[in-house]
Amino acid sequence: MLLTNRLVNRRSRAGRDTRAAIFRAAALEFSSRGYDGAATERIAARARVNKAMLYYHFGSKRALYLAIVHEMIETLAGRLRAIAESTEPAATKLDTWIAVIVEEGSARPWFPPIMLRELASGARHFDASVFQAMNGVVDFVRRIIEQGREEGTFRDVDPLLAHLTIMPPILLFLVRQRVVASTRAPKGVLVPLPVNQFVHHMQAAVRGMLRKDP
Amino acid sequence: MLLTNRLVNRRSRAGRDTRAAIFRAAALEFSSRGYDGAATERIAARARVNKAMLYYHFGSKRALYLAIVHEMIETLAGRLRAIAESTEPAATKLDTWIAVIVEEGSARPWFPPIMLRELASGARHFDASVFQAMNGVVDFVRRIIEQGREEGTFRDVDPLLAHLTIMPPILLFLVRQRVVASTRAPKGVLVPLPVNQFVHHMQAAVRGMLRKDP
DNA sequence: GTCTATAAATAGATAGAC
DNA sequence: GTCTATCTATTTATAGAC
Repeated sequence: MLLTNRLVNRRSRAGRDTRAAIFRAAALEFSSRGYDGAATERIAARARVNKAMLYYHFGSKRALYLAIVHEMIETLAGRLRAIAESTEPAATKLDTWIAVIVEEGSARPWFPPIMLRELASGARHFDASVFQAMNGVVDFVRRIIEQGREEGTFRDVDPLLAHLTIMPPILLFLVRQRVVASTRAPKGVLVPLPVNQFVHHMQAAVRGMLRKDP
Repeated sequence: MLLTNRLVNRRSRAGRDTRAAIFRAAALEFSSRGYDGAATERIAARARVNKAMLYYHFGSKRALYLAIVHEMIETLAGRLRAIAESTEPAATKLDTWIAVIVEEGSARPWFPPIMLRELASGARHFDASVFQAMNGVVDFVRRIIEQGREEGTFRDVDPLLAHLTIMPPILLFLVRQRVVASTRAPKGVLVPLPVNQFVHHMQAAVRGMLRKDP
C-alpha cells in the first residue's frame, strides 16, 4: 500500500529516470555509430543499466530508435510550423528558420548525424509519420516563399529545391562542428568556424538565392 | 608454360574481373547499408563469388572499403583541380564545378551515401590521404573565389563556408534521387526533380551567394 | 584463383529469479 | 523495475582442398 504511493501513472520515478537515461544513451550511440553499428550492449553500458532494461522500456532496438527519431522530428517540425504561421515578413521568417534549425540541431547533437545517415540509406528505418512531418516542413517553406512573392521581395523558387538548399548545409555544418571539437590541431576542412558566422552566412546565402532583382 | 601466357602482370583476366565485380558489389552494399551494416556475405553474393575471394583480393573489409573511398575521392578531386587550374572566368568555373560534382556523383551512385555517412560519423573510417584530398578541394574553392574577387565579380566569402554551402545540397539531392527512383507514387519530399533543373538551381543559388552588389 | 567448411566473436533478444 | 544467464543467428576472418 505504501509502496504504491511511489508509483506515478503506472511508472515509478526510477522507471522514468531509467527510461530517460536509455533514451539519451541510445541517441548518442545511434548518432555516432548508425542504426546497424549501434550495439544494445553499448547503449545499456552508457545508460549504466542492463541490456534487458532496454527491451523492458522500449520493446526492441527498432522501437527505441523510432522513439528518438519521432521526438526530434516532431519538435523541429513544430517550431518550423510556428515560424511559418507567424506574422513576420517572409525574409525575417527565413532568417529565423535557419537560426532555429541550427538551435534545435545543437540542442540535440544526435539529430544531424541520424538524419544524414537516414537520408543516405533511403530513410530505411523511418516510418510513415516521419515522412509526414518532413512533407509538412516543405509545405511551410512553400507558404513562406509564396508570402515573399506576394510581398514582392522573393523570386519564384521551387520550395523543395529551396529546402534542399537550406537544410543540408546546416546538417553537414553541425556534424562537422562535432568532429572539429574532438580534433586537436585541426586544419583544412576541420578548422573551427563560429556558429554565429555560419548562421549569418547561411542567411545571406538564402537571401541571395531568393532575391528578386539580380 | 602455355598456362602462364594467360597471366597478365601477375593477375589473370578472370582475377581482374572478379576483383572488379567485388569492388562494385561492395560499393553498392556499403552505400545502402553503411560500413557496419554491410555484410561481407552479401557483398560476395552480389558479386557472385565466394566470401573468401573478398579476402584474397582485398585483405579485409576495411581495406576493401578504403579502396572504394580512395577511388571516388581522388577521381573527384582530380576533376575539381582541373577546373580550378583552367583559364575560365571564376563564375564559369563554379558553374562547371557544380555540374562536375553532380556528374561524378551520378556516375558513382555509391559516392553520395558513403560520403554522407562518413561525415555523419566523424569520418571514422577515413584515413589521412582522404582528408588530404578533401583539404585540396577546399583550397581549389579558395583559389576560384580569389580569382573572382580579382575579376571584380565576387564578394569576400570564406572558402570553407562556400564549400559547405555547395557540396551538401548536391550530396543530399543525389541520395534523394535514388530514393525517389525506387518509390512508387512519390509525393511531398519525394516528388521527382529533373537533374538539369537542380543543377541550374544550384548554379543560380551559388551566383546569388557570391554576387558582389547585394 | 576459387572453392567448402569452420573457427571465434558478437549481435539482438528473452527467460526467469528477485 | 532490475538483474544474470543464456539462446540463436550472424558476423569477420581463415584453413585447406583443388
